[in-house]
Amino acid sequence: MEEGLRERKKRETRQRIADIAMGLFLQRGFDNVTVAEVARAADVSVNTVFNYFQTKEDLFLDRSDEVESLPRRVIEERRPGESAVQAVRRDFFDALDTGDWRYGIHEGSDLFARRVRESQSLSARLTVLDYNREEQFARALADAVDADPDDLTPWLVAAQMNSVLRTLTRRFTIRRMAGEDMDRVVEGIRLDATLAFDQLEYGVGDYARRQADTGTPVVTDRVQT
Amino acid sequence: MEEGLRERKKRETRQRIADIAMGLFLQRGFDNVTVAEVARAADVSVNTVFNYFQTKEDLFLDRSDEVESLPRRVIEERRPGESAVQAVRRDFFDALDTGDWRYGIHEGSDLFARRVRESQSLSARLTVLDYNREEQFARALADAVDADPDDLTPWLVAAQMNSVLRTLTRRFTIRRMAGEDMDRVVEGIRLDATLAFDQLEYGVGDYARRQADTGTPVVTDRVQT
DNA sequence: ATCAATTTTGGAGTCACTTAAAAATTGCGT
DNA sequence: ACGCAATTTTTAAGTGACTCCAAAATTGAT
Repeated sequence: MEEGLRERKKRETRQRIADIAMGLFLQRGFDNVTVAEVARAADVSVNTVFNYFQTKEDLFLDRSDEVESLPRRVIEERRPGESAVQAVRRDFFDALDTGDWRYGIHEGSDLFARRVRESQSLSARLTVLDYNREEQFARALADAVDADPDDLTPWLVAAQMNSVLRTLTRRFTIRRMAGEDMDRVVEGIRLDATLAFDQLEYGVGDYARRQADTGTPVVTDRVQT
Repeated sequence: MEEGLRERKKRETRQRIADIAMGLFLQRGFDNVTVAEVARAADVSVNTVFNYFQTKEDLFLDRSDEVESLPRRVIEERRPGESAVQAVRRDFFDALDTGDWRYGIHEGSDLFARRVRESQSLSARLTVLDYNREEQFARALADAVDADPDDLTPWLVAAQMNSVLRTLTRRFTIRRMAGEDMDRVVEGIRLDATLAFDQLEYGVGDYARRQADTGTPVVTDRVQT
């Protein structure tokens, strides 16, 4: 059953609202734009906006479902002989090479990130989004190993993998927002990612062990570069 | 300079508001209680409530600073010869033994958890709180090893340690809310925690490696129990 | 062209939260 | 005990996100 005219118009309206909203948000900041303004700019009523989007934040995160579907895709499409971590590592480096936005690492993501940072509510929403991704990882992993529904391990592995991704992305945006050159930052993230995924595979070991005698911490070469 | 009468009354008022609010929230659910009701029950004006608490959620999370100060305490007080992970592990098991609430694992935390779950805004706030804890871990670790301010490793280790704690706590509340007996759940969490902290130290390895021939995933004994 | 289903709109209301200024309370010096 | 200055509380008015409901407009099929 193909898409009727009614459905097409609905989709178009939704998209138009989201696009116009994003334009305003990026230009003036999330908190400085009211839903009423978005509605006016999109030439619809406020109620129509809320008809398509549950909250104002959803206007900003219209494409977040692509982020949430990432874990399942990566885990399911891992190659023969490839472990979960290896698959994620490969996909991450692939995004780095192609400049894909799926891990929040691409040209122009810094304005986006700045706008998020400015707004408490938006930051909170993004944080929740990250938790959802973790949950998706967990479910995908549980399926992949045919685990019991109440098996702890997939959840642990998911949380740890997601931590690595989140940390790398955050690091990218921080350096980018500090004004560093794109190529330089990407190069830096490449090194960071190698360290991070290694640590994910081999563990944090005895990081920050306090020496018995002196009280000075010993930095082991296990995790530290 | 000791506390004047004025400051004492302020503190008392604040505490009274928080206590009354928490009573109402636990009894009737966070979203079913308005700030106006809290104010009326505490016999103050709405603006007085907002004078002491920035948001409605803060009324529920009055003691959250104790959670946020936990990382620094645990890391700084780690014993001679003890690594970061070992210190956290010990502190976690200690809380388990003494029934302390600092990791959200104690009798009666299930009503609390249920009330959080019911409310989207409250869940979101808790999620942000967890991120703050992660950041505290990172800063404490960075201090502990005298790391560069832009060293990646403390952040990675912090994220992973925090992941473990969050996962264990979530698992506890899920089982508790499912009606399982307290002692039984605590016993289960003890086993879970052992697995989780081991994995944190030694890594997730090649979890969920897909076998070359069959396409069937192999569960390695490295991480899996 | 007509009718039923769907989409959009208008209007009234709730609630969290802000701002500014008046009013009440309190601590302190005399 | 009294009055003054600082602090706290309240009052009042408003903003903005979001909900609910019913009226109006649009659309697809006949």
